[in-house]
Order: sequence, then structure tokens, then C-alpha cells
Amino acid sequence: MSKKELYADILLPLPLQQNYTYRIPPDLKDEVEPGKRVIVHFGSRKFYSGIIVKLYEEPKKSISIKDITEVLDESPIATEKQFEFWKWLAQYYICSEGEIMNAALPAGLKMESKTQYTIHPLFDEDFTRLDDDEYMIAEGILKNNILTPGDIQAISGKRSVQSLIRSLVEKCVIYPQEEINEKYIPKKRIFLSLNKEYTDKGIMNALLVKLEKKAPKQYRAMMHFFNLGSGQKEVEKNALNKEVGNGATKALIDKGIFEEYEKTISRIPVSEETASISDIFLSPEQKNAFEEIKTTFKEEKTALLWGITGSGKTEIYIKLIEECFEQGKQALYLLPEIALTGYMVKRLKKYFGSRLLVYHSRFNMHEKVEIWKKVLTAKEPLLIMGARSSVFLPFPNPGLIIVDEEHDYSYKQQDPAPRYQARDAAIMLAKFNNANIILGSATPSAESWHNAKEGNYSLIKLMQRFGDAHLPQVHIVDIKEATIRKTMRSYLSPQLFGAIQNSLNEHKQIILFQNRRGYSTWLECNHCGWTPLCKNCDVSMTYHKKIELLKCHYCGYTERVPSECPKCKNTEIQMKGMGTQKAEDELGILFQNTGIARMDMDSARGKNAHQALLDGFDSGKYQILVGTQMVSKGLDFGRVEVVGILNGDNLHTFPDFRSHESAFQLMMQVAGRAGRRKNPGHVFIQVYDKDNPIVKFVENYDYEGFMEKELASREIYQYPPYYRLLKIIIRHKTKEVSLEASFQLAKTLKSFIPERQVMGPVYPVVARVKNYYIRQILIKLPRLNHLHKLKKRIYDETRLLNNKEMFKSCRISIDVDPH
DNA sequence: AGCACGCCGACT
DNA sequence: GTCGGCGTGCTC
Repeated sequence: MSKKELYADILLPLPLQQNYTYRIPPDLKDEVEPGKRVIVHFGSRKFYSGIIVKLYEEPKKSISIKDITEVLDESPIATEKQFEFWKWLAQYYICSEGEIMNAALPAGLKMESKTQYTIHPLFDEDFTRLDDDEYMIAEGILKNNILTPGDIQAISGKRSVQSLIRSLVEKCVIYPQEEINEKYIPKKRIFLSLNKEYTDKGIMNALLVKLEKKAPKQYRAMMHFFNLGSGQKEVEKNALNKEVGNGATKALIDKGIFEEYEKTISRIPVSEETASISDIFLSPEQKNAFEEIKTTFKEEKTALLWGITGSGKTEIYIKLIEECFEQGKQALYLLPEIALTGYMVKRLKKYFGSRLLVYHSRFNMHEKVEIWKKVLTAKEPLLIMGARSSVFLPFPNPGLIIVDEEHDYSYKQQDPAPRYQARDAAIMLAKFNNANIILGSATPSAESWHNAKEGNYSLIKLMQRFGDAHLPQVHIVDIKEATIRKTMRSYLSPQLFGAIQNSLNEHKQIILFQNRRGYSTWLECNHCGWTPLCKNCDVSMTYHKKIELLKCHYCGYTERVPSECPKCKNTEIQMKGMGTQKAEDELGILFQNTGIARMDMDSARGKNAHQALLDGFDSGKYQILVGTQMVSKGLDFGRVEVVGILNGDNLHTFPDFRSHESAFQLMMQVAGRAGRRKNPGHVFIQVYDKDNPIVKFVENYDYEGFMEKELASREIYQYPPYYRLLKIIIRHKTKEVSLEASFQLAKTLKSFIPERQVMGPVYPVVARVKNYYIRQILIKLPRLNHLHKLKKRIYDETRLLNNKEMFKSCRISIDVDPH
């Protein structure tokens, strides 16, 4: 062991621009290792858990270096490979490594100290020198021994308690203390096993004979023990109690027949494989695709699997996973978040059983930590099905990455940094690990399609529907005409109405798509045209019938519905536009005695609500399902024959360069829900503009035709995939400052970026959110290799602007490859 | 991110 | 004149 001092660079889960150096005290020298978590003192009082990224003997020139307080882990919880990956992501998405780590680690592995107050050791219980508030706190601390800042706030009833706390500490009443606790708690259960002397068969038999006569309950307990344990030598105490009651179990423990002990158990559910992969037979087309994909992998290229809905992509994935398993490696199967709740997981569980782990946001932190650790220590093949954040799992040896529904925008993280695109991150992850990667979609993104056309990816096609299934027929319905002719029934054209009616008569099911949630989109005064707007944001409020409130979909602010127009005192306020709630209501009137379910962010909230809705639909409890985008993903119902898109003209709330692409993808996706089994389905797209070119492409299932046209316009207008985008968002509490800051920044940017590539500054579509005025600048960058330098320059310019006196309180964020 | 310090307006 | 608001800078 070297006598030199040892130092470590610690990565903290905070948006800090650099790592911080700590000294390793001699007694911890043997415990430290890159990848292990440590507790460090950071700032004036707080303790945090950080990760050791590097150890070295020469200290950096720094004024003061603190010691590491504690080493948390016995073995590393992150790998050096991950550090590389994080570093690349931080650089690419212009954020700090701390922010990446924050997104990567499950909450259970991150710790932060909490301040608590105890009785001051010098407290003399002299209350006369205290004022009223101080007196109450002193009483409280004597009663409870420990108070949190929240307790102090509650007792005093004050909003701000800092000065109160300061004076109490000065007067030796309370004493601050930092408490840091491991958040992850292993799940422990009490188990019972036979005491050694009873493992002898003769003794056990004698005991059983005795118990059978004298203590029938205990005899039953013994029998259950052998049953429940099913050959195992131990059984969970609770399980036995449930069968025979506490008394018998206790008696057997007291007699010394059972030994009682605590054991950590896993939260990861165990499941059996119920189907064999060798029973999957690929069609000639699938077989072909499978071989093409393997050739692609040999060439170390990314595979793009373009397969129409129902063409059997999943079977190919399963076969690929099997091959990955044969090499003893892990496979990652990425899916959009909501697709993970459904049947996809169930379907793969059949083949992979306990070798399949699921990872998404609805798992609690304890479960996530266990999955993290299981992946980290995986020596055997594992399949992880997960949402975007699962690209951060600590795979020791990933062999295959599947990005299904590759075009889905939910792969891009929007708001808190890091604003990463998980599909792109997955490609990088594969590169870092020499893993195979396949992107799959029925409607590949413009980016991936372009990459395939350029030869960067290999394109593999699946153009036939599996089995006897046919593609549903698409009907474009002109509701402008129907409205003039007054043949509309609520929001349904006669064609769609008739189809629903027929379908119901034949006991089939219907899915309707409406891309707005809430009841009506906005309210409007009949006389003066006044519309209620959110007081914090520049958007109109949406009426939600169930809660009878107006709600802002941006900040969540709610308001009562006005009984009269505040402008002209008119009491006739009309509801305009339709949301899913209204659609549900009106359908209920049109189709009485019909089960109607609504699926949107409001109805599918909570851990099980989404699944309950789907189960209800699957079991036939509901005949009609009406919903937002949620109904377009990962649903597979055999009895759906009719799919209706109520308003095919404006699927997108905002016009942006991607709105055509996403409208096309969305309609194709929704259409794919119909006729997934033997019966041909029908898709009705209601439009006001029957010449809408996107709808025409959908009608003919002409993906290639659409993409050709779309890419041509992207090239002309310099949008992705031909150019990269960088969106700079400037926010400030006052309008003028946000204006001036954005002008100055745009001017600076134009000094080193060609002027026509700097768009703006402009107001975004919603120019004020949560009382912040927003401006944005869009930068278009040619697809060159040396973008890191340019990005750095752009970032530096934003920092420079931020440092100017006038713009100190501007919040500037950069979104790389925005959506 | 959290916290301390410091500078301005509304109260005793 | 103080209290408490927020804006600013720093954290190994």
C-alpha cells in the first residue's frame, strides 16, 4: 500500500458543471473503488451520496479538500462502461454528467441528508427568555425529542421559519443534525425451518404420530409445512400462519421443532415459462427477415425492421433474443412507456419467464434498485423490457438491443434535463458495447428511414400480415359535407355511425380516437367572444366535467366555471370543441345500454387504472373504447372491427416540422388496431378537408410515398434528418427581459453561425407558462462530424449571456434534437 | 439542487 | 428601525 494520500473524483447527482475532489481517509483506503457510492459532505451542511469515478494520488490544486465520510457499497453499483456512456451523453445533450447520473440511477440509490433538530445539550429549560413561538417549539422538542423543519413550520404556523430556527439554536434550545438514510430497504420476511434433530426421518415420524393424536392443529401445520415448502426445507412464517393460525405455529416454534429466522427476499416476481420458443414457426417472409437481420449484425450495422402492424415483428425479436441468450449476454427491449403495461410483456413472459425483467416508471424505487442490482450482477442471460430510462441499466455484457416503435416521440425526454432521445442513446450504447441493435416500426421515423436510404442502416421489410389477417380498409369521410347536410349525429358521420351500429349488433368492438382530453376544449361567451384563459399561462382553460372545473393542461391550475361572462355579464357561455370526456358522454346518449370506456391521461391515472380499462375492454365489459393517443399503442384486441378517428384534420395541437410525420404515424397506428385477427377491419377517418394529402397516404397505406414527399420538404426547409436542430429556450419573469435576452443571444449566435441557420428569436406557441415569458431560438446545423466544438461554443455563449448583470435571472436551456 | 449571504420593501 | 422576501454565488 502506497503511503501517498489517495483522492477521488466524486460524481454528485446534482446539475453541477464538474466533479468534486475528496480525500480518502486512510482507514477507508481499502474500501474505495470506482463505481462505489460514497457519502460526502457538500456545501455548508448537506450530505449526499455520490459515485467514485476516478481514484488518484496527486491532488488537484484546490484550496480545501474534504474527506469522504463513508463508503456505502461493498461492490460497485455502476460500471466504468457506464461512465463513458454518461460522459458521451452529457456532451451530446449539453448537460452535466450529474444530470445524466440523476436520470440513470433509481431514486433508491440516491441519498441526500435531511436536517432534523434535537434538544440542545445545553438547554436549561428556562422558558422565560423565549417568545411565544420559541416557547411552543421548545415544548414541542421536549415532547417529541426530534423535530423536522416541517414540524417547526406546522407548530409556529409561520411560512418562513429560518430566523426562528436560528434564534432557537442561538438560545441553546434546539440543535441541528443532518440525518442521511439509505432509501432502499430490502424486503425481509420471517422463515421457518426444521430444527436439526428433526431432519431425521425416524424422529420426525415419531413426532408426527404424537402430534396427530394430541395436537391435530400442530399436526396440520406440519403437513402444510411439507406441502408449502414443496420439497424445500423452509417456509415463510406468514404463509403457514395463514393456513393453520398463529397458535399452532407458535407452539411448534416454542417446542423447538421450528427454527425462526429473518431472510431477505426479492421483490422481483418469479414466473414460469409456459411456451417454448422452438414452437414459434416463422413464415417464409419472417425467416427471410430474420436471416437478413443476422447478416446486418455481422456487418456491425444497425438494422431497421419495417414491418406493418400485425406482420409478426415480435416473433423475430424472440428468436433474436434466443440467439443473444445462447451467447450468454443480456438483451434490452425498449418500448414506449404505455406499451409496457399491456400484452407485450405478457406475451414475452410466456417464453422467457423469470429471465424477463420489466423496468418502467410505475415501479417503486425498491423494485427498481433490485432490478438494477440484478442486471449489474447478471451472469446469466437476461431480457429487460423497459421504457426509455432502461438504457441506463448497468448491463455487464449486452448483446442485443431492440428499439420497438422506434418512431415514438416518447423516447425523447422533454422537460427535466437530460433531454435525451433513448433510441439514439440506445444506438450509442450498442456501439460502446459492441452489441447488436435493431430498430422496429410500422412507420419508421424520418430519421431512421433516411439513414436506411443512405445505407447507414440496413432496411428489412415485413409487408405481409401474419396468418389470415387482412389490412383494414380505410374510409375517408367528409364531415364538412355531412355537417352542411345536417346528417351528423353528434360527432359521428352517418358512415361511422352505421358502422358502429352494425358492429355492435354483431357483438364486435369499436375503438374511437380523439386527440384532446377533457370535456370541451374551450369556453366562449356567446355575446362578446370572451374565453377563460389560465392566469399563469397563455392558453385557454379546458373544461373537465367530472371535477366541474376549468383546468390548465400546462400548469395544472384549476378554476371554477364562471356563471357569467366577466366582460359583458352575459350568462350564456358555450362549450366549444370536443375532448374525450364529451365524446364519451355523447356516445352514451347515442348508444344506450352499451359499455363505453374512456382512456386518457385523466382516466388512466394510477398504477392499475390503465390495465383495468384494457382488461374491461378485453373481457367485453365495454364495447366502445374512446381515447387519446393511448389507444394507439400496444393494444391487441381480436374483436375490434371498427376504428374511428373523429377528427383527422388536426391531430396535432401545434404546427411544427414534425406534425405531418406524427399525424401520419398516429393515423396508421390507430388504423392498425382494427381487424387484427381474421375479420377485415374498417377504419373511418373523419375530415373537414377531404383533400388532406396526409389522409390520402393513409388511405392507401403508402408509407413510402408519404415519406418521399415528407423528406423532400424537410430537405428544402433544412429540417432533420438533413439538418440537426438545437432549440434554445429563454425564460424570464418579465416579458421585456426575455425579449432583450433572446435578441442579444440570437445576434451573438449569428456572428458565428450562418444567419439563415439561426431562426428567431420567436415566441413559442404557448408564450407564457407558469408565469414565465418564453422565447425560443432554433438553430439548424448541417450534419457534420465536429459538432461538439460548435455546441460547446453555443453553450458558452448562453453562459456568457447569463452572466450579464441584466440577464442573471434568465433561465436558458438547450434542447438538442428537439421534438 | 440546497443553502448562506445580502440587499430592498412592509411592518412594529 | 427590523423582518422577511427573493436574487446571486458557491459548493471539493
